[in-house]
Amino acid sequence: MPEVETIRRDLLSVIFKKQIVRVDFLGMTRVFPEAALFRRRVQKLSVKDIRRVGKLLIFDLEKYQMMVHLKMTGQLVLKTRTDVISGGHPVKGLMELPNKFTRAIFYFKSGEELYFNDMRKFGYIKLVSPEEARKIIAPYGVDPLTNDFSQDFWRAVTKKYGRSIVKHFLLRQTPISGLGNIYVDEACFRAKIRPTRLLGSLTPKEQGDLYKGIRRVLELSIANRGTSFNTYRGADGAKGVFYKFLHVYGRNKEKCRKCKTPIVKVRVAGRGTHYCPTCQV
DNA sequence: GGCGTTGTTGGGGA
DNA sequence: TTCCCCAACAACGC
Repeated sequence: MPEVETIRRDLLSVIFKKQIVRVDFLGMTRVFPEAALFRRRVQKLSVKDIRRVGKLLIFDLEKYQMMVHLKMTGQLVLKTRTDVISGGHPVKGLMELPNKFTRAIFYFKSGEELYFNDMRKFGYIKLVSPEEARKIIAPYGVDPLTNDFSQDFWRAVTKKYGRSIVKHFLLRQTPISGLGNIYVDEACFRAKIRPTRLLGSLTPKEQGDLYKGIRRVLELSIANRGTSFNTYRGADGAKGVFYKFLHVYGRNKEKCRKCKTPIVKVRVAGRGTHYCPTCQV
């Protein structure tokens, strides 16, 4: 989610109110409606806003909404006359545009080009009516960075889902949306609890610490332009550098930054799950 | 070279 | 209904 939010902000700063004149699809499998109709409909539409729901990007294009999900390996890369602003999951040595993973190219009247690259073809682009858009976003839960993510809300949902495993609960996207594998593990580290715990087993203090940990890890990552991209380039040259602050994710067998105990990796809810067996109980 | 792993999530089967 | 697993696909590390 911090990566998607960073992309949202970067794109909006450049293509706000800009008009799309053309889109090309190249081996794009998950596009709706089918390419020919999509191309016809999107022509001459302007970007009124770009929003984020969970990890889903929504481009408000007048009478249509364009929903873009990057999934595991999607990128949105913006080429202006003078600069390349990119976001998403990087692929080494393949930042020339277009490249072998470019699946869609949006051309703007003002000259910018927006590239959708997706190595594994999991991502999708859908052009839908506002009603259909509402249906798509309906299942998403509360965003942890909004005021809706209140202490009262947190107390209520942790009570309701007491029999769920923490890892599983936080990854579900409902009743809380936006947390991915990295941030769940990092939030649990900050709360000093193992992701394998049952939510209902948390003490009031642990519950409060997890609440704060979720907020803190997301805010900190956004402030650092996300974890996953090393190809990030803004006009100021800033890169996504949150990987420098990771305590457990991707650090299997490495020493805990706090206590030097080797980080442990297990499988929970089908996902690689990392924790410090000393710091986290 | 082969095998297991990878940031997501929805849909199918148990 | 609910839970679990896996496909969708390609690259990379061990």
